[in-house]
Amino acid sequence: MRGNVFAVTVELVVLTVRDDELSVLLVRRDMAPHAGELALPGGFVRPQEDLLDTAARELAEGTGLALPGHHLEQLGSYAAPDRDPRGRVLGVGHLALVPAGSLGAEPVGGQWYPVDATGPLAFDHAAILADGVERARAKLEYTTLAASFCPEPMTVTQLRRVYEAVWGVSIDPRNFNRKVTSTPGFLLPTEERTSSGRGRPAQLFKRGPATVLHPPMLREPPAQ
Amino acid sequence: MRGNVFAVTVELVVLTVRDDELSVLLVRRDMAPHAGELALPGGFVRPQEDLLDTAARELAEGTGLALPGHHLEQLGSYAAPDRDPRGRVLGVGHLALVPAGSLGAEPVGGQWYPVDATGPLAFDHAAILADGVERARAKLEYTTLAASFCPEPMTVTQLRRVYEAVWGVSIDPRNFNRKVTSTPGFLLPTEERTSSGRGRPAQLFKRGPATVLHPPMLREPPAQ
DNA sequence: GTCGCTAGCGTCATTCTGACGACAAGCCGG
DNA sequence: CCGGCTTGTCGTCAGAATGACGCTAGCGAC
Repeated sequence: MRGNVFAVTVELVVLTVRDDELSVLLVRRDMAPHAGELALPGGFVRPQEDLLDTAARELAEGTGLALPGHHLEQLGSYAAPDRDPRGRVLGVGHLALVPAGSLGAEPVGGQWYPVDATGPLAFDHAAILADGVERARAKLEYTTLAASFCPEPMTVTQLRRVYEAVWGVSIDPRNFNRKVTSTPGFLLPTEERTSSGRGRPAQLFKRGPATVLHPPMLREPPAQ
Repeated sequence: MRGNVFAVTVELVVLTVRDDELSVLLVRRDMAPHAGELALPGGFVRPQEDLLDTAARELAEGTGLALPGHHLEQLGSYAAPDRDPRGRVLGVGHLALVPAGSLGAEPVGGQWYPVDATGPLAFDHAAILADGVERARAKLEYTTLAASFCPEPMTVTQLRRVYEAVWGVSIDPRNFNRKVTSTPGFLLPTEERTSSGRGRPAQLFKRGPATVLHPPMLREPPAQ
C-alpha cells in the first residue's frame, strides 16, 4: 500500500435559487494553495467521519444550515493526480439544495454567485460545480426535489420559478399547475393563501411525501 | 492533515446479461481480510493513476476487456470508517457494462453470478453492487446504454431481452420494436439478417450515435 | 404442404402534453 | 366606485406517445 496514500476532502456544491437565478455558495480561500481565489466550501474528512457526516458538518460550519431538512447527496469523486499541488488529494463532491432565504443575504464566510457567472474557481472546482448543476437539472425532471429550493409553505408559482431558473426556460403556468397539482404527493394543499402582493392570492402548499415524479417532467433534450 | 490518511481502492461492478439474467462478475478473495469470500474485482489506485485509469486497468486485468468499447462510469465513493478492518480505506465504485459472450464462459479469475443470487459479499460490496444495479436499471430508461450489453451486430429481440432481464419485466415485442426503431440514432440498420435459428430471420443493427433516449422508456414506478 | 416459431407491420383507445381561451380575485389609480 | 392591471386557476382542444392486440411474412421441422 506504500504510495497509495491520499488525503480525502469533501467539497460542497450548495445551490439555491435567488432572484430567479440558480446560484452557488462560494468561499474565498485565505490560505495557499490558490489563496484569494473562489472555491467550493469543504474540508478534510476527520478520522472517524463518514463522507456524508463530513459534508453535513461543513455545511453547518459554512452556512449554519443543519440537517435533516435539507437535501444532501454525493456527486462523485475527483482524484486526478495533479489536482492539488500539495500532493495526492481525493475530493468527494456533494450536492446540497437549500431554499432561498434560509441564510442571511450574506451567509457566514461565503457568498452567492449565479452558477454561470462565477469566473474561474480554485483546483478543479469548476468541473465539480458543473457536475452538480447538471445533476440538479436532471433530478428536477424525475424527482420532486424542486420543492427543496422553496421555503415552506410555497405557492405553485414559486415552484415554477425554480424550474424556470434551474433550467433557464419559461414554462406555461397553466400546464405547470396541472402537472404538479395532479401528481399525488408532490404538493400538499393547505387552507391558507398568500395575503399580500399583487394579483390574485395564491394557495399555499407544503412538500408532500412523494420523492419521484411519474411520469417525469421532461426538459427539451439538450441539443446534441 | 495527520489522521486524514486514506488508502484508495477502485471496485468494479461489471454487469452483463447471460441467459436472460442480469449477472455480475465476482472474484473469490484469496487473502485476508475476508479470505474465501466473494467480492467485487478491484484494487488499489497507483500513485499517478486517475480513478478511471485504475478502473480500466483492473477491468483489463480481471477480465481481459479493454477500453474503449465498453461502458465504464463512476458510481460513487464508500468510506464508512469501519468498512475495512485494515484501516481507513475509501472505495470508489465503478460500473462497467459488457456484452454477453465477450468473455469466455469462465473469465480470468472471476465468475458470473445472477445479481440477486450472489449470497453475501465481502466488505460493503453488496451495497456497491446494489447501487450499480440500480444505476444500470435507471440508465436504461433514458439512455441507449442497453446496446452496450449486446454484441454487434444485434437484433431488436436481443436488445429487448436486455431490457427484460435488467428490469425483470416482460415487454411487448411489437411496441418495443416501434420504439427503438423510431428513435433516431439508437440502432443503425444494416443490410444483413440473421441466418440461422428458428423463426423468421431478423434484421441486424449496429449501435447508433445517440446516447440519450428522448422521450425515455419508462419502467413502472417502483412501488412506493 | 402444414405446423410452429419468430419478426415486424398496422390499428385503435388511452394518456399525457403543449398551446391556448376564459374567468377569478386581489390591488391601484382615477 | 369603477375600470384596468396583475396574478392565479379552471377548461378546451389537437398532437404525440404509449399499451393492447390483430395480422402477415418468412424460416425450419415434420
